Formats: sequence, C-alpha cells, structure tokens
Amino acid sequence: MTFAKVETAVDFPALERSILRWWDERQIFAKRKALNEGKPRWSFLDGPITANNPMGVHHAWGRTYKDVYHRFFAMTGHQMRYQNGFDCQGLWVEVEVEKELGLKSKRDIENLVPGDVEASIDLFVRHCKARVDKYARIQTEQSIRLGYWMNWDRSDEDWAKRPDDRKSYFTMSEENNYTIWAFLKKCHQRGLIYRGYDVMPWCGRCGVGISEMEMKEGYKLVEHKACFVRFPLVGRSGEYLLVWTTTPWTLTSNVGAAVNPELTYLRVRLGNDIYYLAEGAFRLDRMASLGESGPDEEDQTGGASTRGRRAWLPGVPPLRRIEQWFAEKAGADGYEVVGAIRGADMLGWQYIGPFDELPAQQHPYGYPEEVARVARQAGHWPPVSAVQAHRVISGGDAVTADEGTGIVHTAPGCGGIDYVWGKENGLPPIAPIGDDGVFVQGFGVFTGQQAADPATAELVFAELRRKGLLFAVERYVHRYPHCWRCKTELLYRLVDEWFIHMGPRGSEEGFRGEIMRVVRRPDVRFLPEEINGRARELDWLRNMGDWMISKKRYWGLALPIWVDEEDPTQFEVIGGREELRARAVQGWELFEGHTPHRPWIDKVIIRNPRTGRLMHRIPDVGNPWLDAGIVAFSTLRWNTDRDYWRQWYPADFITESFPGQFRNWFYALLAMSTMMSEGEPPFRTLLGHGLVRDQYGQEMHKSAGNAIEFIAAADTGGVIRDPKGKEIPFRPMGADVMRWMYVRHNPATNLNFGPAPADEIRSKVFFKLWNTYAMFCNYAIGDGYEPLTTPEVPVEQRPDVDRWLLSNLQLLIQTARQAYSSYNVMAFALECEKFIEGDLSNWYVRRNKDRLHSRHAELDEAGRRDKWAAYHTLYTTLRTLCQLMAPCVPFITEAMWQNLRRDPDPESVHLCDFPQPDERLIDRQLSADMAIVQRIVSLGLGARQLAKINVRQPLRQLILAPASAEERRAVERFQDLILDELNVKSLTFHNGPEPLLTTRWRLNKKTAAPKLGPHLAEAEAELAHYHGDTPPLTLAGTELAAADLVPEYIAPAGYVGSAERGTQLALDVTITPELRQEGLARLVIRHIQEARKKAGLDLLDKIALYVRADTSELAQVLVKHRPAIATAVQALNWSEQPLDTQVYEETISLPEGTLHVQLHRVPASAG
RNA sequence: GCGCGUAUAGCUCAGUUGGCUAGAGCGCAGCUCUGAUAAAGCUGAGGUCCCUGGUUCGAGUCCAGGUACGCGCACCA
Repeated sequence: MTFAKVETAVDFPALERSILRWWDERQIFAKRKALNEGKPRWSFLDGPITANNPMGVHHAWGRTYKDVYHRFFAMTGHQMRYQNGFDCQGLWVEVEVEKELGLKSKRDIENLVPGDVEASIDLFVRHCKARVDKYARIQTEQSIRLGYWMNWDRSDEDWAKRPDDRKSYFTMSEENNYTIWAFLKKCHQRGLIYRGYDVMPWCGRCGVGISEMEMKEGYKLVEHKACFVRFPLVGRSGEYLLVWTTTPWTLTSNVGAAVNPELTYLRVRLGNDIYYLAEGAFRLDRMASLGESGPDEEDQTGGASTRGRRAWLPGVPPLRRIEQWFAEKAGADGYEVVGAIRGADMLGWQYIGPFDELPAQQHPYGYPEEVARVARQAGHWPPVSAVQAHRVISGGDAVTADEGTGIVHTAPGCGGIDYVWGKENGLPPIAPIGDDGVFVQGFGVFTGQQAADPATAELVFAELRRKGLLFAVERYVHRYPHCWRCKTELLYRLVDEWFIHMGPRGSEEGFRGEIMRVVRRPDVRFLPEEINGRARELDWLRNMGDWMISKKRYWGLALPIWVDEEDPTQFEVIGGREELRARAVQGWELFEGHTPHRPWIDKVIIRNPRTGRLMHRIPDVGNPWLDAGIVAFSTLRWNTDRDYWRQWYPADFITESFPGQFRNWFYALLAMSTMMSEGEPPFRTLLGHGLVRDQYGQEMHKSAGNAIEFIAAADTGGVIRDPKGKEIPFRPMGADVMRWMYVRHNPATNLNFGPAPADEIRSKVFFKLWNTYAMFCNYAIGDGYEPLTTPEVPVEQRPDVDRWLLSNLQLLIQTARQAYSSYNVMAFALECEKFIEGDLSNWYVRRNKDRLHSRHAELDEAGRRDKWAAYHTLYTTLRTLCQLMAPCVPFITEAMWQNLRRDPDPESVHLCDFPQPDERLIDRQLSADMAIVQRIVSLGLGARQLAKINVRQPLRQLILAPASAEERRAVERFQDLILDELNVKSLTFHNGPEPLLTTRWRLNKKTAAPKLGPHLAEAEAELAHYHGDTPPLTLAGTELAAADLVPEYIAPAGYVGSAERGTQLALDVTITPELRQEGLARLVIRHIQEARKKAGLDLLDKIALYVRADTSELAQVLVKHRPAIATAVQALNWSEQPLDTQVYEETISLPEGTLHVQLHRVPASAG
C-alpha cells in the first residue's frame, strides 16, 4: 500500500462531485447514522426554507452552519433526526404562480376557470402545490450539492408521496396544518382569538392587504396634492378649525378633528373669519428637516434630499409657511393673531364636516352596513352617525405642530391611528372604498371613483371650493407606500381580520408576558452575544401589536374558524380534523380526500349549538408564520407520538439569518411553543447570522445583477456586476470554498460574498492545505514512507520542531472542540487558518523540506529516524486536520482522507470520532520558544533587507542581544534553525555593558515639521546629540509626540542592525570571496533546477549534466562546489565534455556571467 | 420619537480579565526564494483606536455625555 500521487492543480468543484457520488455508492451517510444509533440525542429544528425559487448563496450560509454542527455532533456520537423543512404556503408562492400564469389580480385568479370561482381557486391552489414541489426538489438537489447531510427525498418515488409521508417536512402537510388548528383552538379556549376591524394598507389593484414587512419594501418619495380645509365650528359663528391632509379623498369620510391638549392653538383673524391652528405650526419653516425618515432607494436617483432639509423632489416648489398663506389671502388688510387657547380647552367642540350631505355620513355606527354592524357589536361606539359625531378629540402626543396645522383630520375608516382614536372617542368608522380601491355606493359624486386617481383629489377640491371650505392646495412631497408587486399607491382601508390577543402593549401581561418569561429563561441562549438577540426578541415582544393571523388570499392554512351565518360575533375554532368530522353537518363527503386547503375545506359546514344555525368557515387563509412556527410540534409528532415529542423537544439548536426573524420565525416559534408546551422553550440555543452582501458590500439584488445563485457559485460560474455596472465573469468556486467563507465569518455581521474573497480563501487555506498534503504524499511515495510499516519514532524522541507542531496541533484540537460545541465555529476556523498557514505550511513544511527531501541512501540510522519522525509528524497532523475540518469542508477532507487512511481507519473521514487532544503532547514552553524564534528570524530578515543582501548569499555572523533570559534560551535551543533561515554561518550573543546598537532618532518630518515650524533645523541639531532609548518629546522648546520621531539603529562598522522591543541584532555584512562563491553556487543550482523543469523532468529523475561558465569566477564555483551542486540537482554524471546524446540545452545570461547548461535524464542505476 | 447595536489602516475586520511600542488579510510600494511554480515568502508605507470628559500607576478596552452610521419598533394627518 502506498499513497496515490497527488496533483497540485485541482478542479475542486469536480472533485466535490466525485465525492458526492462516492458517498452515495458507499452509503456513508447511512453508516454514520447507524454508528450513532442509540447514542445521546442532539436535537435540531430546521427553520423552513421557502420552496419558491432555486437557492441563492445566502441560503447556503445558514445551511452550512446547520450541516457543520450536525456533522460535529455526529462525530462526537449523537443521534439526530436530520430533518430539513420546506415553507410552502403564502403569498410569495402565489405571486410567483400568478406571474407564471400571467395573472394580474385576485379577480384573474378567481376567473382562472372562466365563470367558476371554486374551480379557479382549486386550480390555482394546485398550481401552488406544484410549484412548491418543483422548487423543493431543486433545493433538495442543491442542498445535497452543498454537502448538506439530511434525510433527503431523492427518488421519484419519494416525491410521489404526499408531503406528510416525505422525509423533509412541508408546512403544507396535513399534519402541519392541523397542528396549527390545535394551537388556535388552545388560544381560543383561553379567549385570545378575536375578530377585529382594522385599517391596513391595501392594494386596490391586487385586492390584497399589505403587511408591514411587505410595506417596507414599497416606500417611495412621491408628490401628492395636499390641502388645507376649514371646518366650521358649531355655535361659534365665523370660526373654523383649519386642518390639513395629503389624502383629500379621505375627507369624504371625516368624522373627527384631533388636537394635542398640551399644545397652544392660535386664533387667527382673516377678514371676518377666525381660524384655529397650532401656534408652532403657524410660522414653522416647513422645509426644515422633519420626520427624518431616511431616504429610500428611489431618492438616490431622483436627487433632492439635502442634509438638514426635508427630502424633496426636483421641480416641486418648496412648501410655504402657513403664515404666508394667511398673508397672501389677507392682502393689504393683513391678518391678526387675536388670541390663544390650550388644546385641552377645545376638546368637545362640534363642527360641520366637509361632506355631511353624503348618505355615508348619515348612517348610525358608520358605513357601510357591515362596518356599522361590527361597530355596533364591538360596543365601542354609540349609536350616532358621523355627522352627529363631528367634534374635536384628543390625539395626544401623536398630534404635533411639526406637520400640518396641528389639527388632524380624523377618518376612522381610512387611517390606522384614526381608527384607534375613533374607537377611543366613539367616532364611527366610514369605509369609503371596496377591495378594488373604488368608492362604494353612498358617496354621491365620488361613488365609482378610484380613490388613488389624482382626478378624485381634484373632484374633492372642486366640491370644497364650491362649498367655500377649501383654504389652500399645495404640491407636497413625502414617502408613501406602494404595492411591492404592481407599484401602485397603497390605500388605507378598513378590513376585517382575525387576531390573537397578545395582552396590553408595553406590558408583560397576558400571552405576551408568558412568551417573555420563556425568552428570559437562563437555559435559553441567544448567539452571537454581540447582537443581543434576547433583548431584541424581548423588545419585539414588548412592543408588538396583536397578531394578525388572517390574510385574504387563497394558498395557505385554512383558518379553522367557523362563523354563524347570521351573527358574525358567534364563531368557533376547530382543533383538528377529527373534531371537524364530528361536527360536520354538511359537506364532509365533498371535503374527504382533500388536503385542508381551499376550496374544499370551505365545503364543510357545522352547526352552532347555541343558535342551531349553520356556521361557515371564513374564507381567510393564515399568516404564513403560523405555518413555520408550529414545527416544533408538528414535525416532532406532538399529535401522534407524545413520547417521541418529549425526546426531541426542545431543540438543542436552531439557526437562521436574524434580520427580520426576531419578529418572524423566532417569534412565531416562541409564541406557539409557549402556548403548546405551557412554557417550555422550543430551543436551547439560537444562533443568528447576518446577511450576504456582494463583494463590494452592496445588498444583493437580482435586478442590480449582483446576486449570485447557489449553483453558479458551486458549479457553473456566472457573471456579477460591480457597483459601476461592469460585468465580471467568475469561475465556480465549489461548495467547500463557500462553506469555509461562511464558517470563518463572524455571524454577527454581514458577509461580503463574491469571487474575490473566494479566491483569497482558496489560496490562503485550500491551496496551502492541499499543497502540503500533495508534497507529503509525493515525497512519501519517493521515500517509501508507509504509516503502518515505517518504524514509529516515539514523539518524545522526535526533534523539537516536530513536537512543536504536534503541541500546537493538540491546542488546535482543544480549540476545535470548544468552538464547535459552543456553536462558535468561527473561532475554530480562524485558528485553523493560522495553523495551516503559519505553523504547518510556512514554518514546519518549509523548514523541514530538507528532512523529507534528503537522499535516503545517504542517511545513516539516525538520519533515517529523523526523516521518519518528520513523516510521522506530518502524517499525524494531516490526518488530524482532516478530522477537525471535516464538519466545515466535508469534500476536500474526504478526498485527502481517502489517500491518507489506512485500515482499520474508518472508510470515510465522516465516520471518524472527533479527535481528542493528547495533553501529554502539549508543550507550552516549546510553543513560546518557537514564537520567539520566528520573531527573531523576521528581525534578521529585516536586517538583510536593510543591507540589501539576498537571503541566498551566506553571511558570516549574527550577533544577538536578547531582550530576556527566555529569549536567549529559546535562541540557543533553536540556533541551527535560525542560522539556516537567515543563511548565516554562526550566531553569538552580545556581551558587555554597552548596548549592541546605538539608537539614533530622526524626525518624522511629515508630522513633526508643522509643529516645529521655523525651529526644525534647531530640533535636528539637538537630535544629533541625543542617543537615549526613548524618544525625546521636547525639541527646540516644542512638544512632540512619540510618533513624530523614528528610531534608527546604528550597528558597529561592517554590521547592519535591527531591533524590536528590546531585542537587538547585528548582521555581519562582510562578504568574503568564499562566501560569495557559496552564494553563486546556490545561484547555479537554482538555474539548473529551472532547466530541469523546462526539460520536463520529474522530481525524482536523475540527470547527466554538462555546465560551462564564461567567467573564471563562475568556473571556479563549478569546480569548488561541484559535489553540492551535483547532489542538489541530482546529477549522477557530471561531464567535462558537451553531451552527445539527446539533450536539453540552455544558455543562461546572468550579471555574474553566462552559463551554458546541457542535461538529460539517466536511469537511477547509472550512478 | 423610543429602544438596541456599531465606530480600530484605503477596504474587510481581529483585539480575551484594563498591561499596546495597537494587529491580520486584501490593496499599495519595494523585494526575495525557487522542484509547493496558474505557487510560496519577506520588508515597508499607511492609525487622533469617532469626539469630550471621568475612573486608574496605566484606557482601544471600564463609566458619563455627545456625534455619525446600522438595525428594530412607532409615526408618516
């Protein structure tokens, strides 16, 4: 048995693909699981990936962590579930399916089968399911490509199964949906489920409510027409409230006017009229920065937004002060501030609304009828119409003088805060628009108008002008939400939705408080600590509103809420399939055989036991975070096998990208688990990680062309655009390189991903590791090293440098165990890089090449033992590194392992136990000594550089003045090593009372000159006489900083010195003719080696050689150093005459002369 | 507006319990080595450790205040 030859040029992606095949053939994953059967459990819970598109590289980050910790805990002997999850339901999938089918709106969906809404929804839902299956399968294949070991569904057979029966979990599975039902029922049993009307942003074109999350993507800086309107006060003839609004269409639904009781309001006389408005608003410079809401993407190109000023659009005139409006209207007569009044004293004043003639304004409890009915049933409202309700109310602090007039037009059916104020003050809600954004019946000339249409605003102005209520109209610029799909402006619309009551906002009461107590538990950890996840989660929990669980869409959880056909306040929450079957009075047979999705679930009708009437399911589907939040129960068989659930709950570990998730998955998981388990947390450790950016630090966007698909990074390569839009093609980097980029990164911060950082990682980590491995194997082949048969050299008998490497290796094992088991793989990865680059590649291997290279036949017994010691040391190190790194980079380590392993080693590196450190091999003294040596070598190289003498040129002597006894001892211990590294013949210590080097200080003129000014010359004169070890901080009477002075070390004549932190050394730079010739010999060797390479010879080939030099100096070198040259270039024959057989021939011109070289290969036995 | 976090070299970031003459990688500049060669290595320039004050023998590190940026929440009439 011997090592296979290793090529140094590797196609890593291709290598990875072959490893994948090999794992499959040999069933390595199955064997790993079998090994861990019955071992302690390590429980992981997957946050489901949305099965809606192929994976991007951002998905690979979290999935890398997931795989890394699975593999580590596998190697340390733990049983695991290996279950991946797919998120299936929700608007994102619907949107993509709409795109596929070319649908533009809900009406298009409901008309997919023309004229048949039910069949249309059924078809649409089936399309959604199909899309999920398609992309779940693609994501599965891509995850496998990443090296992610899970129980994957791989065959057609697997994918033909229903989602419930597959290996991965699917949130669209029946089990998942019905478990959410159980959760909702528990909530209902505690009285937490309620139906609420709320005003939310709505897209009239898509006919759907837009959630906060979706809204954040759609803010744009736009221009609207805003208007000032006067509301005549009742019983105060000629007096008016002055209100201002940016959404004129909502004036049709005005019910109240809100003031801040704490503010002072002015009475301003204009002509015969008195206007009320806030004092602060009257003279306010309205263009000064306000509502500092931060520019959004569109602003950047649109120009505008200057610092300290309001974001504005070019071409729109600046806002006038309100005072200016008054001045203009007053003309020569002027206006007059005739008094002031506290807002508190205005409360309750009645006024006449701007559109009181509309039928909608006359209807008790609000408008339209269904709104009024709910308002009546809710009990917050008195039986009055809007017209009757018009009055001044308190808006509290929310009303400011910084915007508008300080009196806020309040339309409870058209605005979020308006609705709240309406509820508090008994102002009935008027909802003017339908789900298409068009005014409904009851609004006179407005009925049939699009609310968002600018013409509607003009119509409002015309009406107001006609009535004499319009004070002013202005062009106004503000950030306004738009539909993230179709880009149309959103409207605030009153809709009925379903909620879970979380308890009073800002308190720790109720359900909210229960979840907070779980989050505070000390056995629940939030990592990384810098991001303070626990505090973030608590912050969200403290401030969140009630959980809106409904969505007026098609593809999703069927909310298990059945409502009485007559009385909308009577509803029931069904907790599961069997319960529904038992309660069904109609439609079960139609539903039977279908998943609990629309439209089939809607067929089932139950009876209201209290009224005897029928109850129908509400058409709403669920918030998708319900789907993902239940998985700690649905996937752990909470319904069917409670023992299993107890074994695996809570999860030891979860990890996801954290931005957003504290209010999404983490929240849903915590909330639902708190309810379901009565306070047992769903996880022990949560690891959050940041976002993937492009390599320039920009967010990745498909539209910007800087997003990278997973498969492009792994296998196909692709193109990215830099920030200037220039296209940059890139080659595939493979999964391991990607994985290492992720594991070495600090999860608390965003990661800049791209070909440039990938190249860096590849050369820094992968090439060094692979080259070391290749060198080891290839030399071992030549030397006949074989780990099993080559005589072992006990570690304690190996040279210091070997024991040093092994000692550092043990420390690395300790770090690895500590880091992996505390979910801090970065700590391991960074140490590992240092070990590979610093210790292994750049020090041990470089230092010990000669030991591996030495000609076996020429070695005595001790020499052979020394050589074997080096091989054993390297072998152990490479093997161990494979095992330590296997969780992070499973492919390259497997490839190496296959060549390195010897029976009875496990057939795969992933079947190994994770290494244990051998305490006996740890020698901290040795590590410290070597660190000193490395520092001194670096210092010596610095001196050579100063002297401008190549390292190739041997020098006579190095004198060292160590900084400490430790340093001296370390240097004595590793004297040979230092001499060799620095190519110096001898090393002596400096003794004597005088320092080896004289310190001289120079001015750093760049920084010191400005301080000294005209005293510069004087200061330099003073410096010339100064030789202290510390810089003089006062020169020419001027204070200087240490940085203004630069030390220079003056060595004795014939020497060059350098110094650092008390260590000083001096290098004898006298080059004798002998030394020069030695240096030339190395030059000759190098060029002959170059010639060998060009001749295409293998490392192990022997040669016949002829060399002729045209200078006497070089000729002398060739004679004098012939044995050394011959050995180095493996010349068995050195001919005095030009060679006559087939030769490689080259003439090399050097400054020192010209070399004529001939060589050809000879059989090894020829010598 | 409220809350959380961050601020260290041109860029990306390390920096443990306070001991620092502040580090790494990339980039830049200058070199070296040469059978790891589509590689490897060395040296150098480059710092107000955001600002101000405090605690301390000693502060990048701890405390207070400020500034800037990021994130979350609220608001955007």
